[in-house]
Order: sequence, then structure tokens, then C-alpha cells
Amino acid sequence: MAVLPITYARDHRDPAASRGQQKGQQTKAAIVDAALGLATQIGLEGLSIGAIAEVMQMSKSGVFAHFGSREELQISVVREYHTRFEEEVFFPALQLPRGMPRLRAMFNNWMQRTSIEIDSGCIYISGAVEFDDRSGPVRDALAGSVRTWLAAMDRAVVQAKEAGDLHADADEHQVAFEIHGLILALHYEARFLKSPGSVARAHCGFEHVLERFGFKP
Amino acid sequence: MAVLPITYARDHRDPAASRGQQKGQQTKAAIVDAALGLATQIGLEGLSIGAIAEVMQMSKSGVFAHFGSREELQISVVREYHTRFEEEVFFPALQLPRGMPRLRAMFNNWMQRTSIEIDSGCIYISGAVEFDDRSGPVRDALAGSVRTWLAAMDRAVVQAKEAGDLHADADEHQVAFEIHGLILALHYEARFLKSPGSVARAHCGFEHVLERFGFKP
DNA sequence: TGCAAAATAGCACGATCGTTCTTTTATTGA
DNA sequence: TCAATAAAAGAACGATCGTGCTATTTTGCA
Repeated sequence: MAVLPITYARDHRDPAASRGQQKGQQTKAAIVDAALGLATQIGLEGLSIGAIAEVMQMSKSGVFAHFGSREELQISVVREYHTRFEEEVFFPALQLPRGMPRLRAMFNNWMQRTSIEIDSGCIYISGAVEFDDRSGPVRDALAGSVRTWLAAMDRAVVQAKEAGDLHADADEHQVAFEIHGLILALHYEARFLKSPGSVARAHCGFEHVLERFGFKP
Repeated sequence: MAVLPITYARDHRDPAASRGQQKGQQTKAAIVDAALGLATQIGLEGLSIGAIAEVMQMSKSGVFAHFGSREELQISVVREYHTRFEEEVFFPALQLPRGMPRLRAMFNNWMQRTSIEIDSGCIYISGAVEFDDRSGPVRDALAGSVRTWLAAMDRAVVQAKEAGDLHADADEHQVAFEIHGLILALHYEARFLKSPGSVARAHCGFEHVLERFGFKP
């Protein structure tokens, strides 16, 4: 089955899909929803057709028939996660003007989502560990999705430089790298170690990064 | 089976163990070594008795008998990783004087090990994802081991403050949090995304953290 | 060297996994 | 309403998993 390229586009819906909403499409969407809920807790590799079937009160083969393979199901879950991530984190930030307001919003939304995921888990993070030494379409979908988001962060940093909010010679990759680290540390220390105060530390770290790269409040 | 507390002590060997090195002890050590090699690639949860038996050219039950359960085997692997980590990262840094030299050495050794683990994987990172919403002795061993290391980082930061190398009012947890983030970002972007230049960015980020908290080179 | 004990092998179990095939049920369009 | 088609169920497959049991082999000590 062809894998659609993953990009950030305002309208990504397939018109044909929303017009002819057959029963099967609805069921498939419900399965993906349930599978995503499971995957955030036990990981993409932890997903099993049987467990999903139980949640959906369906037969294994009924679930299976919608995807044709477990891999295709995992890819569907990654795509769904991508969609929700951009709707929750990226699009709202686009409402704000370029430069520091938008960059701040992107980080805050990202951190807000990560905070919620202290309970539910983030498949961009768990998936990275599960697929970091594998190849195949699931890994490709996952890595493509993450790279898309990190590239959006890079652009936001560049725009902040253009707006004069950050030093002109600041390396946008370095800024994004350090911000990414803060999110990962938040997820690690809060979700795994159950350390209190991690959210505040991530927020504090973000301010340090901005100061370091030239932002004067 | 009782779980020994995990701490950093110079001599942690059980005298009885090294004296009476029966055949079984040697085999067990070899199994743990092989299991650790597997676990760094496919994770602690990916470990299977059968796969280890194949690597060891032994029977499944032969491997199993040394541990009594898969969980106990996983715990042995975590302990072995802990031992190697402290021997490779922590102890060498203790040779250097307290303050900035030791803090730098701890970060450099940590980063050096993480760089190697771009190929082999780090079970402190993969294990965190695998066990972050589980309970039980494996999670406890893993979390205890990580907390021990992070506490050692905290102490090194405090000593750097006492030596006058960092601002007296710098929060050691904040410093350790930001450093931890750099290591996690390095592992993520280098191992999963295969981004070039991640090592340099982590190094650069470390300098930023030091500058921010008062170090004048 | 011989014998008790430790170490390892062999085999089987129930469970779960993804997948295939066949059959039944539900939905859709004329 | 009825036939065509889509959706779901059911049963079975081979494989792998951890684990328990009973032999068999190997080891270490008197």
C-alpha cells in the first residue's frame, strides 16, 4: 500500500473520504483511535491485534481486515498521532505573529502536550526507542513525522532571528536541539522517575535558551 | 530473591563470589554479558530466553535455571549495566579534583558513552520508555540506578558551586536537568534521526549551560 | 577414583502472536 | 425489495514465548 508523504498542510483531508463515509471508514477510524490510546501507553510495538479487538469488542480478523497487516495499522496510528499533534501544537501557534510570540507558543504547546503525556506517553519518544535500530515503513513514517515537526521549529527560530528577537548569528539547529532536550528531559524525569518540578525546570530551561541566544525581555 | 540496594561504592564485590568461582558463576556471568549485548540493541523487554540460549549455544532451560525467571535475568542485566556505567563514566571522573574539572569529566565521559551507544543503544534510555508505566522489581532496579547517577551529577554541581566555579545560587537540579536533556537529545537525534553533528551540539549546549550558571573560562 | 551435588539438556504445557481462509452477517445502491 | 458488495466473524495454522518437570551430564571434593 502506498504511503502518503507526511507534511504540514492546512487542509490534508481527502475529499472522497469525508464524502462517502461508509460504515467501514467509521469503524476503521474508531479502531485507529483505540489503537492510538493503547499505543501511547504500551508503545507501538506493544500493540497487538487481539488487545485492540478486545477493546473494540470485535473479532481479531474483523480488526485485521481493515489494515491487512500489523505494520499498516501501526502506520495508521503514527499518522493519526501526527494529525493530532499538528492540530494541538502547531496550528494554534500559527495564529500568532512570527518571531518570539510564535516560537514561545510552539514551545508552550509542545510542553503542554508533553505534560499531559506524562500520564499517557508520547509515541514520538517511545517510538524513537522502539524503532531506532530497525528499518521499514513504520520507522520511516515515525521519523518523517518527527523531522517535519523539528523542521517547523527550525523555521520558527529563523523567523525569530529575522524579527530581531534572537541574535542573527544564532544557529537555529542548535537552538532547536537544546529545546528538544528540554522536552525529552521533562518526559524522562516526570514520566519515568516521577520527579516533581520537572515542568517548571523545562520552562526555566527554555528561558535560559532564549537569553543565551539573544532574547532581551 | 532479595534485590540488593544499588549504590555507588568503591568496592561492591561480594568476597564469597570471587573466591568460590564455580563453573555456574562463570556461565551466569557470560549469560548476563550476552544478554546485556542483546538488551542494548532490542531493549530489556525484547530479551527472550530463547534468543539468549541461541547466542550462548545452550538450551533454553539451561539459561533459565540460572535466574529462575525472566524478571530476575532482566534485573541482572540492569545491575551489570550499572556496574559498567560507573566504571566507565563515574569512577574515572573521581580521579579529578572536585569542581569544574570533575563536572566536565563526568559530562564528557557520559557523552562519550552515549556517542558509542548511538550504535549499541542505552538501556537507561530505552528502559525508561519500556518501564515508565509499569511497576515491579525491574523498573525499581532501573529507576534506582538512574537516580543514583543523577544524584552523583547533582553532587558534582554542588561541589562546583563550593569551588566557586558556578554561581552560589545556581540550582543544582536545574543544571543537572538541562545537562540530562542534552544527553537525551543527543541519543534521540543521533540514534533515531541519524542527524549528523549531534555530538558537537551536545558539547556546545554543555558550554552554554556552564556559562549561564556562572562559569568564566 | 568414586560419589554427591551442581549444571545443563530435553521435552511438554498453555498462552499469545500475526496471518490466512472460509463463512456469515450487514450495508448499500438500483 | 433484492441482488451485489462490503464488513465482520470464526476457526485454524505455525511460531514463539516463559516456565515446570524429569533426565542426563558435568563438576568438585573426600
